[in-house]
Amino acid sequence: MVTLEDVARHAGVSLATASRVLNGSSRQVGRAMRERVEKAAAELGYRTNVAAQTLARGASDVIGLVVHDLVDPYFAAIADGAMRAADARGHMVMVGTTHRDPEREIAYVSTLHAQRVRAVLIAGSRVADAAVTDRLRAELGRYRETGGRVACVGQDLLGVATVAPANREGAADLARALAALGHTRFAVLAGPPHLVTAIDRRTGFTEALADLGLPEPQIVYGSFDRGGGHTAVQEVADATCVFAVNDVMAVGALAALRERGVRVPDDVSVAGFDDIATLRDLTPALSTVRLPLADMGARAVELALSGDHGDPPVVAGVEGRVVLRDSVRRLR
Amino acid sequence: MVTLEDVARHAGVSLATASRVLNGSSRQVGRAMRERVEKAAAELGYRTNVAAQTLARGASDVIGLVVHDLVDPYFAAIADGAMRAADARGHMVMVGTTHRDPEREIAYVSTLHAQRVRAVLIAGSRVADAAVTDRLRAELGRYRETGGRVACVGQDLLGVATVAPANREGAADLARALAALGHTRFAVLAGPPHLVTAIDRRTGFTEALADLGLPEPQIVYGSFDRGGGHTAVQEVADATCVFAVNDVMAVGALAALRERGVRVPDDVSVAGFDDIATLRDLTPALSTVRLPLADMGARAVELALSGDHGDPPVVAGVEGRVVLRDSVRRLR
DNA sequence: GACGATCAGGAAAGCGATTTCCAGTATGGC
DNA sequence: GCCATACTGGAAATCGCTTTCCTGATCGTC
Repeated sequence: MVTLEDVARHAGVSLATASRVLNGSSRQVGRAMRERVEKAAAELGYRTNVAAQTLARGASDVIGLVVHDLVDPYFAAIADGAMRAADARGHMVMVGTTHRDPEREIAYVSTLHAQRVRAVLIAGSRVADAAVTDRLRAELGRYRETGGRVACVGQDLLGVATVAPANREGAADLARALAALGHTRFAVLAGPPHLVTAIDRRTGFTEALADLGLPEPQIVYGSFDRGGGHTAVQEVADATCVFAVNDVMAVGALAALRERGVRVPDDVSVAGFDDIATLRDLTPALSTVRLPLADMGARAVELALSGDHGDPPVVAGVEGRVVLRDSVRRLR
Repeated sequence: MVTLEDVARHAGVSLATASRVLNGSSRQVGRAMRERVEKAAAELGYRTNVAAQTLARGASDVIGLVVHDLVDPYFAAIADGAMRAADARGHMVMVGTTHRDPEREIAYVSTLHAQRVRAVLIAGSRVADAAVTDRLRAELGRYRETGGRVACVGQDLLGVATVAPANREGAADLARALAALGHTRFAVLAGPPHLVTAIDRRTGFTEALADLGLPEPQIVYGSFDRGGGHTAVQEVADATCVFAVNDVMAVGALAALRERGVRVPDDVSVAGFDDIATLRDLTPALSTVRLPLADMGARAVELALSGDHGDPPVVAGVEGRVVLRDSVRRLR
């Protein structure tokens, strides 16, 4: 294992000089010395020991990212955006996947804290459970006290910088767009009753319908994934249009409808939320609300890294845009 | 920032004892002392400084993972499997995405080496370019010389432990299955001409056809992604069955065919490779060769972590299983 | 009851960088 | 030409933890 000291000795300079040449310092080093050190480092195949560097500097160049599930394209897209942004700033990303277990979320924050990562990004929707949210907040608080930076993608519940998609407004826009097509009898595949993202999308949708003077939609709860959509849609009684609170659920719903021989959009229209790129080739093409997921991940990195420590937490709103495709039809 | 020394002082014990209690050691500590230390740590909110620990121990608990693109569900699935396995062994995962740039792949290995990660996993297909592969191999060699462990998911080209899917055999099996349905005129959307995975799948397919005495298929090269399939399929002249060397390309092909009003499978059959879970709800359902992607990621972790350093590199073969679905039809 | 073996606790030497001083040398203004 | 000023290079302290010895005590055995 080649150390900086080996390099310094080989180049015939001091440790200090070698450090200044190789690992970025504000101090200048004369040209002759610089070249000798660089040559020595190359010859010996020196690699900085980041652990030592982190210890000495008191800060690492790693960013922690906590997501629910990388296989879910929603999180994959956010992670991708975050990693690009991190990379552009010379950071590496450590990822933890919780598979929707809030305890693991807390555990990961703790682990990332121990790693002394520069910032922690938390993506994914919170459950409206005060106790567990409080514990997460406490864990984040301890991390922030020691200089850690935190940003969140999702809801502004943690008291930290947040990239907040306009779930309510997006769902409301979608409701209005669908109503404009002539639909009046709706069903909402609403996901888990206590998941904040799901709640926001459901209420945004239903409130917009109420404002339009339309009848209340049928609400069917279920899980937040494909299976949830698949199961829930089977309980829909009579509706001309089904809104699933995310695209993956909508895909499950489409599959279930197809299995039962219900035609989309002829017999029933279907819409989702997120506009997952991987799902754009479905037939019929899914109507949805587009969220700039990769941008959201990148924004979260910027938010976490920028801003002074005492600043009040920033909330960056992100708008959704309604995209109507073949999965919905005009009525009458 | 609470240090171990603070905890030791607070508990009235030595640094050594505190270390043994809190950060796992083979040595026993008496019950009374242990409890005092644990209490002190809890009261002070102590978090191990992993950088210091890594420096002192000379090894970290982090595993590095290099993939092309997390948004590609193929890599997402592998990453997910790897992360689960890593987690089960108490490791965290640092991810780098290369977006198919071999230079970045090398750069990431270097960075991960600097991080002194316990193991590096490289997923994704290699380009048949000896120069760049040699440089990657050299970089990995330097890492391994200092005790680093490496495993690869894909081809056995790097001289390291490898999880190698049976691309040739899988493609050959698929060719035979399709031929058994009565198809004789094939086209292969072959991806990049120098990508090893693409080459293996293409040749496995064509060789099986040759063995059956069937005419040579039309080969159309292109990129390895959705766009590549979308573009390439438009050059297919006359074939009753199109094989895309991965599912994502097959999806692009399906989209292009649909746009042109070509019906699948009535006018032409389509098959892919990988069996990406996210894509299972396409219509028509895609025929493909199933690879246990998550298992492959997990296997790679095991391979990297197990085995003594002097051992010859293990190659763990992984079989693919042909899955015929609605996207292909029986001819005659 | 003595002796070697076993074991719990502590002092201190690293691990491999960064960074603060300090000293010595060039530079510039007058 | 002289003094204050800037720079460059080096010695050494430091970051927080692990681990090797070392010491003293407890234990079991003959």
